[in-house]
Amino acid sequence: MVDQSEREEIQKDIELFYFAYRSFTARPDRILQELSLGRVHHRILYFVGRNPQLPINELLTILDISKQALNIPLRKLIELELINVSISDKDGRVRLLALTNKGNKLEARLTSPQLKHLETVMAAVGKSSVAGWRKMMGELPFV
Amino acid sequence: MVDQSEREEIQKDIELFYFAYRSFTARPDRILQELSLGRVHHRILYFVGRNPQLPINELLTILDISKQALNIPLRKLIELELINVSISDKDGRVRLLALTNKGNKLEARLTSPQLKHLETVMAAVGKSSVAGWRKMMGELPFV
DNA sequence: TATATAGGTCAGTATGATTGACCTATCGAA
DNA sequence: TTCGATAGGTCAATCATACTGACCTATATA
Repeated sequence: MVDQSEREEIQKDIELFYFAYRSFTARPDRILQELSLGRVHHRILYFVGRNPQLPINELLTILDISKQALNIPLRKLIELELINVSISDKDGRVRLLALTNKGNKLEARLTSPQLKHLETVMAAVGKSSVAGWRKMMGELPFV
Repeated sequence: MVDQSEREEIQKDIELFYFAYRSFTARPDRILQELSLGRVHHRILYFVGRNPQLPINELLTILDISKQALNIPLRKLIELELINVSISDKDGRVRLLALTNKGNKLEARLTSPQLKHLETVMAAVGKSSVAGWRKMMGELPFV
């Protein structure tokens, strides 16, 4: 399958992955710290931003955490008027989450360093590398 | 620079990165939990494995954590006889870390699911995608 | 009407990181 | 040889973030 020198290459890829991800999350982490928020808050804002009117249950599934772990950060975001809660008219038990204008702004502020980060790297490495990166990253969760 | 539809693509890449990294760390995390160890323990074992006779100071720099945060997990690994400490003969202040045989075995056990994970994905996406992935991952920390 | 589902919340616990402070030992330069 | 810098160790207090278990309300559905 894979010979020894290839395996050594892949050893290095593990490291690559670690450092790449760490550098990728460093910038938003700094902004979050200034606001006394954590990564969970960012993730909530991000996924609610991409999926307006997201049921809480689905958010739990996406984030793969307990409802108790979601409860406090989500409550904070609602208190800060970054997230709006409404009741589904199809099922009165279901609460739907959406970003407020304020929430949208913060989400953009947190996500834009990551966008820029990726844009810069993509410009540096060229289109074909980007295509390869996407293909591989897309496959990883399904192995 | 980057137009709107491209920006939307890159939005999705942020998500891709998150899920890819999460799936990548899930397997060793499960093994670690069985052993009552955490990710820091894994990282220590990994970097000491790749860099035998690693000074503690360098390990701190690589991991980018405080010495107090390193202290307890490292002590545990030494107590478990997974890591061996020796004094540098060039500088009596410097402690050098290396894996014991036992440590080597555990490191391999933790890292091999990640190796296999990458190997499987690499086989699925092909060489040119892998090259692109590597190029992009290698650039990310230097932006 | 009974059960399942969606969600909220409290309590207790564990982990892992932080900062601050203070300690020893060693090195290297004045 | 003395002094400041460096490497490392450790204690304490604190904070953030997760967990499980338990119990609550409200709504949907069979």
